[in-house]
Amino acid sequence: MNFQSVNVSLIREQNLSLVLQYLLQNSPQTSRTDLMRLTHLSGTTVSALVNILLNSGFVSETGVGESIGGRRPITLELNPTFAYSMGVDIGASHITCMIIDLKGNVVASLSEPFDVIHKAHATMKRAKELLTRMLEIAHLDLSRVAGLGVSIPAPLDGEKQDRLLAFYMPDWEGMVVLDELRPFFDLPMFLENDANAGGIAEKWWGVGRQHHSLAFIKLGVGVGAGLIINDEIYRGFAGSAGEIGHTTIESKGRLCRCGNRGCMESYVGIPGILKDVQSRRGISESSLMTIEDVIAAAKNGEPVNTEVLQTAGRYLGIAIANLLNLVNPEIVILNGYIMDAGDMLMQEVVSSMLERTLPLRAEFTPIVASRLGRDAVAMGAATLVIHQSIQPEYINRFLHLT
Amino acid sequence: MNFQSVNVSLIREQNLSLVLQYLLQNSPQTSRTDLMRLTHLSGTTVSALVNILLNSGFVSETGVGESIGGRRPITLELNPTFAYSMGVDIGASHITCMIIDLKGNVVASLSEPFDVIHKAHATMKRAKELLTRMLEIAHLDLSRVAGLGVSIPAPLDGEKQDRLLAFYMPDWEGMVVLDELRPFFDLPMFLENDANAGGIAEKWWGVGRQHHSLAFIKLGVGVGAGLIINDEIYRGFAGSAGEIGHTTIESKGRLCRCGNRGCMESYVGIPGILKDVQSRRGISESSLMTIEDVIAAAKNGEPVNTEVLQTAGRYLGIAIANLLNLVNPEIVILNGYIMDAGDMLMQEVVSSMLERTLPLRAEFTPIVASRLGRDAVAMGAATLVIHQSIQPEYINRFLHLT
DNA sequence: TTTTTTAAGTTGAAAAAGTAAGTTAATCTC
DNA sequence: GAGATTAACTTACTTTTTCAACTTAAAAAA
Repeated sequence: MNFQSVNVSLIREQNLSLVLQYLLQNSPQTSRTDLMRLTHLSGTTVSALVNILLNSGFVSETGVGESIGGRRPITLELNPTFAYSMGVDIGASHITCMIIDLKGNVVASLSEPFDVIHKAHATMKRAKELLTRMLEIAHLDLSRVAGLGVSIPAPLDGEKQDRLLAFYMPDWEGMVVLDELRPFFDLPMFLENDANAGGIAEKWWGVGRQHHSLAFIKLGVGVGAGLIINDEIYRGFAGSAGEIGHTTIESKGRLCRCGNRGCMESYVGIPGILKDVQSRRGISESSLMTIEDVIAAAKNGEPVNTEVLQTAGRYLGIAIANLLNLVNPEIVILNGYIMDAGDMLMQEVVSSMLERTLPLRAEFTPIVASRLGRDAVAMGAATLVIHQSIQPEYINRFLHLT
Repeated sequence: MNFQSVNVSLIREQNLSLVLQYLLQNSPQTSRTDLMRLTHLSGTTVSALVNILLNSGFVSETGVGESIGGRRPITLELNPTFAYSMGVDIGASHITCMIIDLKGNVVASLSEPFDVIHKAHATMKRAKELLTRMLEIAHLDLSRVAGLGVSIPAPLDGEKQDRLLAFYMPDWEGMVVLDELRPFFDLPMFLENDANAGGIAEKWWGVGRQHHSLAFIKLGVGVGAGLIINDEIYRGFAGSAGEIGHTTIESKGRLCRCGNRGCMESYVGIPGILKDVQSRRGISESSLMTIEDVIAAAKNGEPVNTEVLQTAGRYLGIAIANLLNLVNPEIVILNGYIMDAGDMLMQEVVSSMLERTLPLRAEFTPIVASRLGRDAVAMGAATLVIHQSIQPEYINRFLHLT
């Protein structure tokens, strides 16, 4: 059921949005006739829509294509610098800013470590400074930027989903994140959870391009999934969909930072892995071991490290099997430092997943590594703006038609 | 992203569908002006659409409503007998047929035990006989029936989702279920998984009426969930979404009939519960104990039975917590024989769920018992027809306008 | 060169929604 | 009880947008 009434002018917006989507995807060498075929719209309609896009500067006629027996088609190409989009990835311990164009090219980026968890206001102040500096470096005026996306390392919270769930980050309690940036940037702004942002990035520019539904699993200190269903972020009713880190896979298992037992995150999250290595090798917990150290040593043949990583892989596989049984996405994309472990980890993930989905068709779901790596989340934050801008409701504003 | 182009006549169909939905929901005492307010359509448009519905016989003007200071409104009421819909619930060990009208009134129903699992063709033959007999009893001609929905106790399978996944029911391997009925009923037919059908029924006629997303968990020999998201059945990419029974909650737990360990179903499904009672009370496994016996004894104060049911409840609560963390529906609806246990079970389910969703907003999700009980699935199968018929694509045919 | 094929653009009709003004009906006010 | 007010609904006309058929244009094939 769709509780939305439709009026005449919405038709144009919907179809304009549709043409735009095809141009953004198949960009080079698209002719009007190609668009007719792709959209199943009439020639009249396509010509009218293309004229609008030509006038607004969104596309240009760049030449003629190959003939297939008749008049050669005029090729249309989208102008990737028609608009830029800005994103900030607020991580647990870093801030990463990025500007991308309409083809997903990274125009500029800036990143630095920051104690995000314990300093809410300082984080946002620093983010503002980094964004401003990045705009200067890129020689871009704010008027060329379509909007700003911000990702945060926690589920969204509040009636308006305008703050973060501060359970693990008490200093962020009650802060309306975007309000900290609004005085400095007169732009449409979007707030999103980091895993959801990563999911959108892989859908637009990464391994998810060909798929309409996917799960993007971000493995870090915490573990969360971004679910893309029907090409849109799926947030669930209260915004907590995709919280795979706190799904139970061992009902009386180890204690998790959330206070419960047997959460997947307590086995697969970075602190869990470090603790396992430390306890199994008799190293003191206070030693400054990093996940990179653990993986490097494993690759150099340290058997205990390898075993710990493989165990984590098996637990991750169970959680993914549960995800496939419940949500059944087209593809699962894994992202995070731990992915540097490569096949050692992946083989365990896949075999453990296969065991637990055998009678179901979910077993054919590919599990792959992220293509965008550490850029994924910041890129996704920026992509939120583009994603929104080409929706029928916003398209006239985006093309400066209003 | 919506890859659907829009043409002019689709507007009418969309808006007609919208008006129909409101009439089906708010049925008694709806005036044209009410519809204007509800749909945000203009008076002209609403009047035109209402005239179409009056001419087709779908609604009637039944009288006048209360004045609020001016002319009294003409009340429109949908004619519930404009069309009927037929459903068959093929269970694991029963066949239930049902005819409902457009208000969800049960016009006729027939049910009998049947060894469905081991006899595929015989089941469908018997279903055909029951449906024919039910039509006779109800004195209904096939021309008054809008379609036939069929539910099966397994996930759908095949490219066209036209058969069932025969892992637990080998006799059904390869059978295209609806093809067995097509020669006898010249009707639009729909095949659906039982839990999905139950979900649709609760959404339309039960406790899910006010909600746009819900999870309907069917607890029987197997345990499966039907997910309704944005008022539509969510099937996932390969049709295996909602397979909550085979999600792992104990990575090295008991063996499940699917061959894996620690599936929720092995603790909460009827065979698991019976085996627990038998082993804890030293009764032989071959004794003919039913789940009804177990519940009745528990209610009469048998502590072992109560404990077993409570343990099942705790496991169910964990699986529900996982579902809330991953899918985050608005409400969870429980259905099945085991629900007769009442509060004894529900309290454990809820407290175990709460423990595991505490830091997340999912904790506020209500968990309630099904309102439709054993009728839910057959009713849902029938409702599939209505659900489809009022979609914009089919609405003209439904109103006999083509 | 002529014919065929493909691409792009144009014209007129049709569908549907909206606006504005008008009609009908019931209730309130003086 | 006559006129004013409010509500519900209808009618005539305008706007938007699409589609179908046709025209123009360019290239390839015969």
